[in-house]
Amino acid sequence: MDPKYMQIYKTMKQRILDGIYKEDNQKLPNEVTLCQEFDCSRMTIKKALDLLVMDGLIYRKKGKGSFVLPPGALSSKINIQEDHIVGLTNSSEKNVTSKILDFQLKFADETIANKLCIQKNDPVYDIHRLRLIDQKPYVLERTYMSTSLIPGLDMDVLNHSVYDYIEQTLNFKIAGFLRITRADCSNPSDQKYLELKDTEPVLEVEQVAYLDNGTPFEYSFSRHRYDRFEFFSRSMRHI
Amino acid sequence: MDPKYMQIYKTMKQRILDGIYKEDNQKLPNEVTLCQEFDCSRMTIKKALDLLVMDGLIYRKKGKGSFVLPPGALSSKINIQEDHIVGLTNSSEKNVTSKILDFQLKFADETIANKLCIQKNDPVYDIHRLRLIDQKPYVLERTYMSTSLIPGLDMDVLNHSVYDYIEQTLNFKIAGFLRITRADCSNPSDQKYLELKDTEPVLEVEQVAYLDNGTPFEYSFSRHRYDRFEFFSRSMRHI
DNA sequence: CAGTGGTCTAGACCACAAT
DNA sequence: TTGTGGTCTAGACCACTGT
Repeated sequence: MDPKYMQIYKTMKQRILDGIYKEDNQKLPNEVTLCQEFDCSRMTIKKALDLLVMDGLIYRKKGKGSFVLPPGALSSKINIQEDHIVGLTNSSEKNVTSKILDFQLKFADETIANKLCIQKNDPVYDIHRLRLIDQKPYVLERTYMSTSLIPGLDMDVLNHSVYDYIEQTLNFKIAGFLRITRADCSNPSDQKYLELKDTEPVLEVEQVAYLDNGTPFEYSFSRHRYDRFEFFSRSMRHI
Repeated sequence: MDPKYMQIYKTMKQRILDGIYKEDNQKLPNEVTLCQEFDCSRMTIKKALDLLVMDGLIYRKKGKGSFVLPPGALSSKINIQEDHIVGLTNSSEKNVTSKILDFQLKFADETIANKLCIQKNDPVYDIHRLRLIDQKPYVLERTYMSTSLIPGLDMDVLNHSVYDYIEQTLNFKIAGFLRITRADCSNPSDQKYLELKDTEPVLEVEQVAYLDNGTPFEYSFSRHRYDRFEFFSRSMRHI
């Protein structure tokens, strides 16, 4: 059962997407009116509308009111929302398959140990996967995870979703990530697996993912085909 | 004068960065204690700590408490926080200069008109700038802005900061943006101005920027040197 | 002036965690 | 059971907008 502010947020979001508030120059009803409609206090309405502001769907002006913002552009490429946690397997894409190129254990070097908050030379999984969508190569992933934190990883898990294994089998919760995104020249391995020409680049995402107790559990590099992935983000200053 | 929750947020942020809460296993004082310290209600403390959660600096667990998260990695490259509004001129980088490659008026095509919410064939500025840091090329920008919304743009403004002109001279407020980030092959123009080899890629950012009244005022493409820019983002699920 | 959102309070009840 | 954060209320006062 969602809390009340979340229900109101979802209802309002759907209304905005349905274009309900187009009529009065994109203006939403004022807060007191919404309080009456949803039978709640102003604080609860504000919490719901603040979520819409964070989504970039509305903006609010003291003394004026709250207004729907024009929608952003769409794109035919795979679209990664910056604030999305889900792995590729759980994205809106269908037909995601994985090809495991390499799966072995190694001793953590300084960098990996540092990122995963473990000791140098502690054992880690070293996973090399190619992810395909509709049989076409999309991304080449190099992933390091601590074996003691994430026990029992095997080919079967890797062929499906590691994130599902962590959340459903190990019953951990994934809390978030830290990401660095950059462009890079493709190397021979990229060219081979992603079927790129040697002049074509990749979009690299370096990521540390955290569990809900704050422990980093994954350090990875994902090299995406430059022409099939883009990152999407919205951000609104408090106004 | 900042509101109380903002002052508390800033104070707590500084304390975290100073490592004040390292002692007790990264645990923050509980909310009631903080209420007493800052002489405020729990709602106000929560609002302040929620900002720290959004910054990815702390996480909070029902029944347990609030804890500082390990800090992210640093990098020697120019680091663009996903939720930053400021232009390059106002970033932490010093010695930012601009070289105006082209500055003219044109009729908005369908795409530009659509992004800027104006009519097709309305006049727009078409600005081509090379931005340098310490005399080294970093980014090539192609910017479109409506002449009626942003009047009086000239070479002098372009040589300094367009954002400063909009906020300080025109007295508008910049509210936020919508961004799409992707990798791309460099074209001859990129190679010439950014001093890239023809095999080297760029990091392209397509952006629509909005004023605080919801009006889009800028549509731009920024093509960054792949080896001097990276995007940084943190995201934490509500836990 | 009236209308609007922004902040803030002092409490209440709940759900979850550890003991 | 105790301690913790999550939600929610019913009101208050303030600052900003437009008439």
